[in-house]
Amino acid sequence: MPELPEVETIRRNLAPHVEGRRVESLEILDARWCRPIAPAELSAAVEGRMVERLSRRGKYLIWELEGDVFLLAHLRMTGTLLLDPAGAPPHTRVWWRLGEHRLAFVDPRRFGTGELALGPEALEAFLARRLGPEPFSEAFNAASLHASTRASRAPIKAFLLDQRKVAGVGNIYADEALFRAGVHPLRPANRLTRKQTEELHGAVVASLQAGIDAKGATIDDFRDPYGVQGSFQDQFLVHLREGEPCPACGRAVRKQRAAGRGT
DNA sequence: CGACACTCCTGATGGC
DNA sequence: TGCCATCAGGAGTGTC
Repeated sequence: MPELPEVETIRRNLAPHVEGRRVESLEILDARWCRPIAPAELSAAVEGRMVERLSRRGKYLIWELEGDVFLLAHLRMTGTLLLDPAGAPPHTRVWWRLGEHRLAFVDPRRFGTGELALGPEALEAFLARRLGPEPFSEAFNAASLHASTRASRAPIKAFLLDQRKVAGVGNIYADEALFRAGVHPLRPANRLTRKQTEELHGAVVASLQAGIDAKGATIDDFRDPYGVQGSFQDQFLVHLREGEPCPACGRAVRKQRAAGRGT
């Protein structure tokens, strides 16, 4: 499941190939991808525009196009972006054509989305409505995390998965960060001590950075734009390690549910 | 505010 | 071997 490190891995690989190029065509094969906007309408808004920058916010990949048009792609559960794949991969939902490159949005479960923001204000409104602070920005720090946890009695795992509390953390990195910080996933957010929120802040940042350094985690679907798997799954401390010895105490890792997710 | 159910979707898995 | 039910989950919405 692509989370911040996986989307960042895609962005880094893709940016040099798409920035400065023109989106000659955007062929949307699955109307669900951009619903409720009609595929023709979205394509028309994008086609012919230069890609000024490929950026990321949380788990959104943002195509910053000339004329202040922004295309926000979200991979959700099973989305991948493949650059110049051989032939047409199964479950291709969208094709970009940029110069000599073709790019496929492949998504077996069809949860992935493409949305449009016209103008910087619309982009800002779109993001502000959905996302909290970016984990690597100054806006996310020990003090701000501590302050925002005060307002929530939800289990800290649910808190971390809430994109409005901190952007980009999903199930993998929530598990890894909580373990690193030594905080129980079901502990109410407002009952973490200052020391614990400080630990957790560091653990969230460190886990995400380790994920980026490992070029993402591949559980089953994730590939970078060249089709290469990430390696962070080899460094999981607890995620998907049910029954294996705990790296800290040696007892078997137990799996339970928190916030409706395997934990 | 939060818990929970439901929706979207389909490949993988497990039971028989 | 084959069939079927169940599960997985990111995000949005709605109910209580």
